Amino acid sequence: MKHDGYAVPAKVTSAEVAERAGVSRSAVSRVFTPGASVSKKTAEKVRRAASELGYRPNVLARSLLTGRSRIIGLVVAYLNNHFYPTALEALSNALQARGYHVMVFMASQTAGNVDDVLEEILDYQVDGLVMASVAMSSELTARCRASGVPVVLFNRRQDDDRQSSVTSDNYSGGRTVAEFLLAGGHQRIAHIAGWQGASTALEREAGFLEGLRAGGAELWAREVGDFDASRAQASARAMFGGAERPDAVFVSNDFMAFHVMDVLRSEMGLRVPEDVSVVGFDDVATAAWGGYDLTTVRQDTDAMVAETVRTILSAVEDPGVAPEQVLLPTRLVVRGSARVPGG
Amino acid sequence: MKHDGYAVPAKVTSAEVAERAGVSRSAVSRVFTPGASVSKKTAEKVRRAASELGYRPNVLARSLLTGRSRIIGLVVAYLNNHFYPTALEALSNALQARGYHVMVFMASQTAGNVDDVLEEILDYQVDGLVMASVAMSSELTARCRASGVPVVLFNRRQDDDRQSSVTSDNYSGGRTVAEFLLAGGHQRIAHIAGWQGASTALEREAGFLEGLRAGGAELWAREVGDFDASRAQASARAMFGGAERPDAVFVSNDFMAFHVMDVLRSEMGLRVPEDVSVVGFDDVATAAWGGYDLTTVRQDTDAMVAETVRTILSAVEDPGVAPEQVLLPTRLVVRGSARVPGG
DNA sequence: GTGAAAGCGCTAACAC
DNA sequence: GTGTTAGCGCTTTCAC
Repeated sequence: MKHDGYAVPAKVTSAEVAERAGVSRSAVSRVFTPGASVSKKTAEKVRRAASELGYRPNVLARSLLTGRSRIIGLVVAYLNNHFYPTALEALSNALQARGYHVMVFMASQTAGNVDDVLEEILDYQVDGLVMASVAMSSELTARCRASGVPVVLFNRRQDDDRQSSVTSDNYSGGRTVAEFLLAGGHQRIAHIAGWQGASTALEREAGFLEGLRAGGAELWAREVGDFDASRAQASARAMFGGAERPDAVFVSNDFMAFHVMDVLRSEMGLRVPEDVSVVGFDDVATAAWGGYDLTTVRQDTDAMVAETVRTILSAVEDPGVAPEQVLLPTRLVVRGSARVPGG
Repeated sequence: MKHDGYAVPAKVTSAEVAERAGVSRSAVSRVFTPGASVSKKTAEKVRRAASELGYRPNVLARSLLTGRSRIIGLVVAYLNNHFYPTALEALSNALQARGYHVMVFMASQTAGNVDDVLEEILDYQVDGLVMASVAMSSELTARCRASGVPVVLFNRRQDDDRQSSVTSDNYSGGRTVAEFLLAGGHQRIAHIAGWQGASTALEREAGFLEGLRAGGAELWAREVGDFDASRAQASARAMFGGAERPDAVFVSNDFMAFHVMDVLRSEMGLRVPEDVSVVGFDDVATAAWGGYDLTTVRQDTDAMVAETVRTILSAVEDPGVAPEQVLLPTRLVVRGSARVPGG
């Protein structure tokens, strides 16, 4: 069905601006190229003509010539964990401020696997790639390297030190939780682990176990929640369904911790922290809300994003730069979901 | 600092594939163009050469010629309301499945205003634009129309019926809440409104008021929370700080409702729903969590996204198509945060 | 069905 | 400082 159509505009080209301003297309181009040398008068004429015509340079055409698209691809697996939207927002803002833009690729189950997604990304000639909590096979990593597109892993890392990454110090974060729970006098300390394919999950647990060991304790129970809501709940049921139950549980991220708390309080009739202490990891906004008031390990999202932007852009702008593995400090944020030492 | 650099690869062009396959560049192009006519044999040769060389067509170069970038711009204001990440994920998935990709533009305070953002978007020659909860001045709308890029408003609408939009039926949703609260026997019914520049906020409130009026009641108190966490809390304090207080409050979205509940329970020492009933709007995932168990009006995100994709792509693929204002039904999801009729 | 030629909108040498 | 020329990688008439 046709409507009474408003004129669909011709796109304005630099040639038209050039003609109107009485200069060459190169002159127009130079006016819109930050570092170029143009006389004040020419610039003035061109700007006037451009604004009269509503001209703006076509970024895509420019890309073809310069080989730089000023597009950064962001591959992200799950947005239901609020840690990622927060990061996405910060990332997009930071890149926008530096003249880049973010193209999002979901690597979820529903929309093809990471391999296909990766091909599509490269088709857009992205200047760089941020992989947010996406497992990269070494094969995939190699393919990216082969395509010449710099890749930074966000909140994941790999053994391969040719792969840039930005993570928090998950190990020491986990260790801190152990020390905190031991100091709080807990006797039966349990862990609900994240997805075992994720470096974050493994490191948080490793640090936690080391912390227990150093304090002369050992893990009382363990389940795997895979960073998934229903598996986290299932883990909680399994862990707390027996006659004896933990008096503290470290859950590998906040998202799972919320679901675990729900099961403990609603289904098990337990009080948090009186009957059981719960500690999470991430410090997403919801952790501070009254409904959960979750003691957790804070990841400094802003710092992570800032480092990610720095790392990816330095690789984009200087292809010879060495890969970096950035590790950022975490800190424990004590709230009401866990008994405190001396409390 | 230089590292021991892995060869940065030459980008493979269609010319190279053509040469290796012993055909022309046109032939290569046709093999990668869905509807084109190529002989089986040529196709075979080309595909082999392409895969040996690791060739994939450059989408940007293609765009220059076809005038279609297969990029959809998504402008989004706040990602802290979990309604939007959810929508973003669904939108990205749906578009990905149809061969389009999403470029995200944050229209937050930190990164310039909507005007600037809009220019940047158009520079990328996006095929279409989805504005998620972004207020569009009619001036802005006009500019987009002038640039020939179709725009769909997501979760917002305008009086101008030349502007496509996809929203829920916020009016009837608000009305339903009024009926529900009246049926529950509430006497002093209040409202915490959303940002008054948003159609959603106005329509929810208008429907709510109409529902009260139709039931012979009137609004007992009103504050404006602006869809903002701290202003919502301030509203709650103002509203419940007096000697007499509401026995029910309809909050214009879930995000604010969570913060309101926190204030009521932690600061005011009120029980929900025994002392006061709280109803939200959106039905984000958190509403179902035990910490809030919020009675709310569900927006069908999947349907909204599906309609958005349909609307924008139909406009992209047929520039003559008429604008559409899609209105989707909502339904009340009854949980534990409000006293129920006969309960 | 296939190749040759033209050109999308732009920038980067290169002369002047 | 400015214009001329060439060409980024691709698709698309147009002849054959």
